[in-house]
Amino acid sequence: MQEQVSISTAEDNADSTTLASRTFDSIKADIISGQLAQGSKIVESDLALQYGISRGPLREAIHRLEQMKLIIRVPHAGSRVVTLDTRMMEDIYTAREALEGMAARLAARLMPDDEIAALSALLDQHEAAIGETDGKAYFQREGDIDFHYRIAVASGNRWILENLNGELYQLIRMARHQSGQYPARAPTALAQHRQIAAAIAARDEELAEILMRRHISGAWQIVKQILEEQHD
Amino acid sequence: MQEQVSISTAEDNADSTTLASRTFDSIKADIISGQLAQGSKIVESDLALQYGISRGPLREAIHRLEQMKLIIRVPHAGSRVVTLDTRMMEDIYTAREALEGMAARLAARLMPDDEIAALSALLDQHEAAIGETDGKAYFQREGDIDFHYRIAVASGNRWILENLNGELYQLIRMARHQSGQYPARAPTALAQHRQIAAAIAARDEELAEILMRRHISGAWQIVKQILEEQHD
DNA sequence: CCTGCATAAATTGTCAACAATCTGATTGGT
DNA sequence: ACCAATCAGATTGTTGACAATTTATGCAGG
Repeated sequence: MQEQVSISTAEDNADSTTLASRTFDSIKADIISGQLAQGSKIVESDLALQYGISRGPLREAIHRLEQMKLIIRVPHAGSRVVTLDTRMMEDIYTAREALEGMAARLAARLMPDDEIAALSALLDQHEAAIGETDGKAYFQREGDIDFHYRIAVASGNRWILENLNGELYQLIRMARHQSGQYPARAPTALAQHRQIAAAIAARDEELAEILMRRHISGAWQIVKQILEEQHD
Repeated sequence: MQEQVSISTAEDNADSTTLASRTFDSIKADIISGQLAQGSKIVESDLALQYGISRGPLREAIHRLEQMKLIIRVPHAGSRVVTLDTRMMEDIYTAREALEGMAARLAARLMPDDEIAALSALLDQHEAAIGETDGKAYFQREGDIDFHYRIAVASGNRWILENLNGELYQLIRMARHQSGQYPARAPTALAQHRQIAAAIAARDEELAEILMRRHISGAWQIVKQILEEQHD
């Protein structure tokens, strides 16, 4: 078999150098895609067998997933896949608002002109994609996260980038994949992305931060509503 | 009466339930205090011997320290204690500014009245301490971080709290312990803390965030200056 | 004297067995 | 019938040996 899902997170350590690392990627993908259900118990021996490795590297993978908050572990008792409740998602979106707001500010200060042009081109692509698929593909294909990712990179702040890309985005992806697809607010999102890009191009740090925060805050309101409806 | 420092980290896994966890705490302390020098190589077998445990739990401890960015690890090659350069510290302070700014905003919205009173009392304590020791003790004793910690708690946002307390503060502590003690800007810091506390008491979210950001940004300017002087 | 390759030493990655701890059910008492 | 203590089963924590990989060493050739 071995064909695994491998949805990929932008950086593909598909055949990474170490067993633990590959297993980590596999389990991560399985959690995000929902093949490992939320709240389900993780039994080391079972998973080790399932992935065809020994418990050593598997434990390492689990520990990394714990730090990433995809798994919750209690000493001597075992670990479970995290359960995404409304409270946790709110914390995540709030943290994201603070971090990405700052990232947008820094991007407005530091992003090279050619990258700004590329960012604009990316949005053109998105617009075309929205036209073709009636907007559905925008979030499913994660073009949304793609935009945010570029700004995080442009911020030049490694800490912010690593935390957004390595943790927060993963959890948001997980929520998207599982709580059904999100509504077609693609045109709205695109328009806001354009505003943000414009502020960055104008080197207006203050505005870039404000717009980004408003954008994320608005996204949370939508997500929150969906979560609450589903919880009935 | 328990008065010891112990201010921080809240959870004392002094005699934690698992070997790996205790070792993790030990190594962390050794790195922060400088007993394990920056950039020094970490050899698993050596450390295992030194701490009197086998390589298994030690590896787990190292992995956790890696996630905390106190150690840098490259597959098959080994790990070294992180080297705090100016660039990294700037990233950390910038991220902290974003996160704590948000935390202050949330605290202004959510902090219970009695906790606000306690916060004010804490600042009185600090003022007394400054009077006694001429300000030196303020940063050495980490009363500073204590104040910030309380606000992070009051934010009610677990993600922000865990990242500040579990990662950013640790790195800042490390920088303090090693690059010599910081200057006596204690009175300034205290005054700013009072302003922030007042904004929270007044439930002025906007002001609380702005003041906190200015406070941290100012702190960075001082630290940056010291780092650059030392680097000559 | 320097460069490059082959070999050896050191170090990390992986494995399977053993010990410690927790969970759940069973049994006995009230 | 209900609660508590005890015991068995399952699961995690720990260990030491083995395999794979990298880094250092030394030798031959230019």
